[in-house]
Amino acid sequence: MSKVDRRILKSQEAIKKAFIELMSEKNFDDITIQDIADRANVSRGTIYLHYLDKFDLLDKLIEEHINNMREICESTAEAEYNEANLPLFEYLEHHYLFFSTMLTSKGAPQFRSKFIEFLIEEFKDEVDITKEKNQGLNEDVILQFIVNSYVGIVEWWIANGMPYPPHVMAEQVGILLERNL
Amino acid sequence: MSKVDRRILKSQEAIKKAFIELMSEKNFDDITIQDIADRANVSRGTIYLHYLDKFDLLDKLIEEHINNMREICESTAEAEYNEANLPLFEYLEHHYLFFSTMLTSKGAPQFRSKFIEFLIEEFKDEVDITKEKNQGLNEDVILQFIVNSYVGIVEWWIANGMPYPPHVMAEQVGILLERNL
DNA sequence: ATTGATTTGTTCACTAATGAACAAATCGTG
DNA sequence: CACGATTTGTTCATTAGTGAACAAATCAAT
Repeated sequence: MSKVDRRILKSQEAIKKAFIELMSEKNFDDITIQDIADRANVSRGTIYLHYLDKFDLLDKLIEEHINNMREICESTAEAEYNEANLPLFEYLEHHYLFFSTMLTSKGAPQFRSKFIEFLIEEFKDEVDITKEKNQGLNEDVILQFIVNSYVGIVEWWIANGMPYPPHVMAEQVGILLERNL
Repeated sequence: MSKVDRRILKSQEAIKKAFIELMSEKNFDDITIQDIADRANVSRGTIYLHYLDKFDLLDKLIEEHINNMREICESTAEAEYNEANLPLFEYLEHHYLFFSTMLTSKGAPQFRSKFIEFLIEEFKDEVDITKEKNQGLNEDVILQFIVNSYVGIVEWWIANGMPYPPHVMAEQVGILLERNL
C-alpha cells in the first residue's frame, strides 16, 4: 500500500467535512456541488476529481464509516462485550455530527439499512443456540432481536445528544448483550 | 488586485498556524522547518516556496499582524477612542495565541519593538499640545507616556488571560486616552 | 409549454504542492 | 577537535488543484 499524496487526503477530508456540515443544515436535495466546494474551500472541479456526483460522495462516505466500524470490531473480536463496545461508542462520539445527521429524520435512510446489514454481519457468529439459556429460541430470532435493539439504542443515544459517556454506554450495552447471546 | 490562488492562501494559513502553535510550545531556536511542515501537514519544500527560512516566516507573520492592526485603526480613525479601541481589542482577542506568544517572556522581542513603533505612528497625530490641559507638556513626552501605557495594558491583559472582555477594555482604555490626549 | 436562470459535468492550459534526492552547514557528544 | 547525525536549502520530475469556459440538463415561475 503505497502512501497517498497528502493533497488527495486533504481535499477529500475538506470535502467530506463540508458535506456533513451541509447535510446537518439542509436537505440533501438542496445541496449543490458549488455549496460543497465553497464550504470546503476547494474548486468545484476538485470534487469531480474524487467523486462522480453528490450521490457517489454520500455513498463513499457511508461506506467509509461502515468499514471503519468493521475494523474496530475486528480488532476487538476476542474481548468481552463490555470492552469490545467501548471503541465503537467512542467512534460514534467522535463522528457525532455524521451519525446524528445520518440517523435523524431527514437523514439518509440508506445509512440505517447499511448499518443494520453491518451489525448482522458482526453478530451472526456470536449467537450461540447451544447455550442452555437459548433453548427453544431460533438463531435468526435472537439475531434480529439483538441487532434491532443495538440500532435502536444507538439512534436514541445520538438523537438525545449522547446523555451518557461512551464508557457507560459500552458497559451497560455489554451487560445486555451478555445476557442475550 | 488579482485574486490569489486559494492553494497559496491555504498553505500559508496552515504554515502560520503551525508556527504559532509551535512557538507557544517551545523556543524559536528549537523549532525546525520539518516541525512546522509536519504540524501544518505540508511538504517541507512548500515552506521554502513561501518563506526564505524560519526567521523570514516570523518577520512576515509579525508584519502581517501589524498591518492588519494599522488597517483597523485607519478604518476607525474618526471614531471616539472608546469605539475606536473596540475592533483592536477584538483583534487581539481573536489572535490571542499569537499575541500571548509574542508578548510573553521567551517570545520574540522584535515584536514588542514593532508594536511600539506602530503605536507611535498611530498616536503621534493625536497628541494636541494646544489643548489647555496639556499646557507645559512636551509632545514627545505625552506620546511616550501614552504609547508605553498602551503596550503595558495590552501585555498585562494578554498575559493574564484576558480577564475582561474586549468591550470593557476598549471603554476603560478609551477614558484614559481621552484624559491624556 | 416557454422562457430564463441555475446547476451539472467535462475539458484544458496553467500553477502550486509533492516527495525524493542531494550537498552543505550545523549540532552535539565523545 | 572529530565524528556521525541532523537540519538546511535547493533542484527536479511528477501529480493534484485551479478557475474559466462550455454545452447539456434541470429547475422555477409564468
